[in-house]
Amino acid sequence: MRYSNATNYALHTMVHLMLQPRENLVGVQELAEMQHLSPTYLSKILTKLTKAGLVESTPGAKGGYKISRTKHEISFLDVINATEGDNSLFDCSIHHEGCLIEKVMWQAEENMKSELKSKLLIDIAKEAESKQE
Amino acid sequence: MRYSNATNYALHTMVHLMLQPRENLVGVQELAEMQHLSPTYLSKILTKLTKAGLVESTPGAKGGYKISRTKHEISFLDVINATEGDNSLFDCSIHHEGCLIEKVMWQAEENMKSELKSKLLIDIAKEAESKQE
DNA sequence: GTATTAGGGATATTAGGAGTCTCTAATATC
DNA sequence: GATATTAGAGACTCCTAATATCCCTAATAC
Ligand code: SF4
Ligand code: SF4
Repeated sequence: MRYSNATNYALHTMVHLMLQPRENLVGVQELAEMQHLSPTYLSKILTKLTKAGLVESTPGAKGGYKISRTKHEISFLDVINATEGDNSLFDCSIHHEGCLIEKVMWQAEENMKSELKSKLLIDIAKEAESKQE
Repeated sequence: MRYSNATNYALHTMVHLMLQPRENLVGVQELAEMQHLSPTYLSKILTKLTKAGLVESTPGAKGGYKISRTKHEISFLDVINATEGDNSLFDCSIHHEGCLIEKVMWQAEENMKSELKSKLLIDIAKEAESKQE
């Protein structure tokens, strides 16, 4: 069990967009080069991010992507849910009444997700930026 | 990203073995029937549990499996690690010095695993047993 | 109109999970 | 010792999801 590569790419893309000057549009071309990916592949991921409302896209010449207006509220969990979906890690599909196994597994997953929810991308982006200077 | 079915089967198998009378051996046949699985398939999973030291196997006629002597220390995490391996959920394979993304992801995963480590199978088994009576 | 860009859909390709089959090794029982 | 029973190893098939490419369409700037 592992997070998909797409999640990794999505996180890097989001951080990059976070650090753009106000309203600046970045094309998938540039975002793909930055991560050594094919533009068409990254495009699929960006579409997911767009549908999740994390980025906003502008088609046409001089178009591209910019971070959503909710910039300061976007958490790691938001990005992960956009790429991985938000299904449960453990799902036995039977769901016996009051199952204790599910209870433990779900609580554990909840602990992970609450941590991912509490970490905002903007903070990591700012911190990474200040480190480089 | 989802836990494999094997993990589910492993957990149920472990709980079942936990509730056996002292030193009682249970064959893969019975364990498989209980979960409506093919014995050969479950056998693979049991071998993993054996190698992880969670159960002890006895070959030959009247052989089978019993829970390990460490019965009262076995956590959910032990079982999951036996079936899923203990790799990190997030691994970008580059590992930049002081990477902040990894730091967040690893901390979140740690939160999940520490919960899974704190939950002992024996407690869930006992509780489930008492519920049925 | 033309160049540029996002987005959708179809289609490979690959990797791993899920599951079966067969053979071997160990042990109890007779 | 012969036989039945059981764990365990290995090769194999099957299926699904992730990864990735290609091509076409729609929107926009110029
Ligand atoms: S006991 Fe829980 S985990 Fe097991 S089959 Fe029932 S619902 Fe699923
Ligand atoms: S910044 Fe972190 S997550 Fe990104 S490539 Fe470097 S080590 Fe990996």
